[in-house]
Amino acid sequence: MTREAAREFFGNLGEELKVSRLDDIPDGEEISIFSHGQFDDLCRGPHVQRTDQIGAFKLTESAGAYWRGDESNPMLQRIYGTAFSSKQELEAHLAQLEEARQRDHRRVGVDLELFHIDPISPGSPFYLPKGMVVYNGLIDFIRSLYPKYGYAEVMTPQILRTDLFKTSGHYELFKDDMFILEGDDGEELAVKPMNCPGHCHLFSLRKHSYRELPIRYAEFSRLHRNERSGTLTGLSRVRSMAQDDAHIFCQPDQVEAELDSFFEMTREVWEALGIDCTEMSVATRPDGFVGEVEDWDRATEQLLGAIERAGYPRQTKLGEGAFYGPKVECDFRDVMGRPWTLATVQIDVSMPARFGLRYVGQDDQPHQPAMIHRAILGSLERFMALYIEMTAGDFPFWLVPVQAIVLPIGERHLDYAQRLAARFGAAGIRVECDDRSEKLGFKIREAELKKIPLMLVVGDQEQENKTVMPRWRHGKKGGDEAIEVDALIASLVEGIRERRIQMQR
RNA sequence: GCUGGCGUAGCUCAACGGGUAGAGCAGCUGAUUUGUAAUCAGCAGGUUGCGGGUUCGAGUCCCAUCGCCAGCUCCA
Repeated sequence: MTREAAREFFGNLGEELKVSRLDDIPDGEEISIFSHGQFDDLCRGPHVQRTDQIGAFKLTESAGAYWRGDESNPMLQRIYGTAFSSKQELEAHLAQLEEARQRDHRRVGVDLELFHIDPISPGSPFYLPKGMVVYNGLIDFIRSLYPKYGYAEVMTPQILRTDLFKTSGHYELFKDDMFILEGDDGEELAVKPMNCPGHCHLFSLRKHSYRELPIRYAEFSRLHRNERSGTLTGLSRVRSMAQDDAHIFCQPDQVEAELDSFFEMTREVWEALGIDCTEMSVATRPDGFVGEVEDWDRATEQLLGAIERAGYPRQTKLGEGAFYGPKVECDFRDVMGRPWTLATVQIDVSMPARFGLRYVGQDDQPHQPAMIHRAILGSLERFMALYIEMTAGDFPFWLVPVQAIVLPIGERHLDYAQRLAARFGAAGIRVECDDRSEKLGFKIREAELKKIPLMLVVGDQEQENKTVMPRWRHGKKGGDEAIEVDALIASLVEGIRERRIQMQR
């Protein structure tokens, strides 16, 4: 159908939005109409030829969507459904969705007593003791790599005068999304939504020689952003969070090496956690950017080059960069298939100038440093959300909240069991002892459901021989070979120190 | 923030067209002393998110509000 004919056709039907849609179709592209009964649809197609080709379908969701994705446009009602050629396939699909929901971090977080999210503070998690083990474990891990990669940890204030964010440019763009407080004499303060301005301020405090560069400031402080209520999602999108954040100040010719080092460290972290990224993008210059176009272009090229050297396939997110610079985004998908950015590295073409940052070069002249933002886990909250879903709560031994549980078979083994637990605890192993008067099968079932990787069964034989019968969650089931306690402790400690993912043979 | 859906015990869910809120699991108590994924019995647990309204009577109907879920928008 020609454009004009289509315009008249839908105009007569009163389908004004479809008429408007015609203008979005570029010249030369075919304008196709599909018909079924009384229903005529503008669609690129293809459609099924006959509805009897659909064996089974189910409407799954309905939600609003802005016309052309613009918030200022009217909202349409969007209905989601899924169709299969047979009922069995539909049921299999629905069962798979249900299984995915079982891994949802919001459910697992409650089941494993990791965190709690409460209406008393929407979007701000309460960490329970076990969640805190994971949170701290991740920070400790990243922190342990900082000497190797040359980072220096700092801590900057939670609450600062908004002048700082006016300087950085964040205030103008994000004022409404910041928690603003009033200080003495009407002075305006803000709870910090990010660390970068503070790190720029730190850098500006004194003169720096080129010999000191790169300076890499790392910080794990909590950040607060007043995200719009409809965007909050479990731990994936929160108002209160922490990042394994760092900002690198270096000479312009050191940027490539810093990017390479970022990818090296990121790979080391991902390997230790047993994950890898498949979706890596460069987010390019957005509308309303600051800085010079040539700086943007050079920075974008540098990011593309670094991804290539790191050996990852890359995509482009057109116009999705930060206002201060282009960024690399490493995306992972949740159980619903939604992508979320975890690791990111960004070149800042704006803040060094805004803060008037300088270092003294070899030529004894002042120079403006290059600046890089980077996070590997990203937001710890979001990382935990995604990681819980990737592992279904089955954390690596070094990270899991409860590493081992002692299971005495009968009351007469309680004393030995408790002394055993104390020995494991003294060696730095997170251990519990199930001293309830339940049958062994029951205790094992509970320990399995709590995803405790190692069970230590003790009965007459073990007590007699001063041994334990290990039962590995991912190893052979059913005890067969009791082992000597000190040897087991030594191998566990060794595995924890090396952050081995699989501990059992 | 917007559109739609949903809020019942710690969790998962019941309760006909308005008629005294129930169960399983978890919890507590007792019995049981157990060898690799659920021992038995009893007890306790709710201002049905919060606030109004309609009605003789509201978990159920209406309004408002808070929160959650999905999508949209946004994401420093």
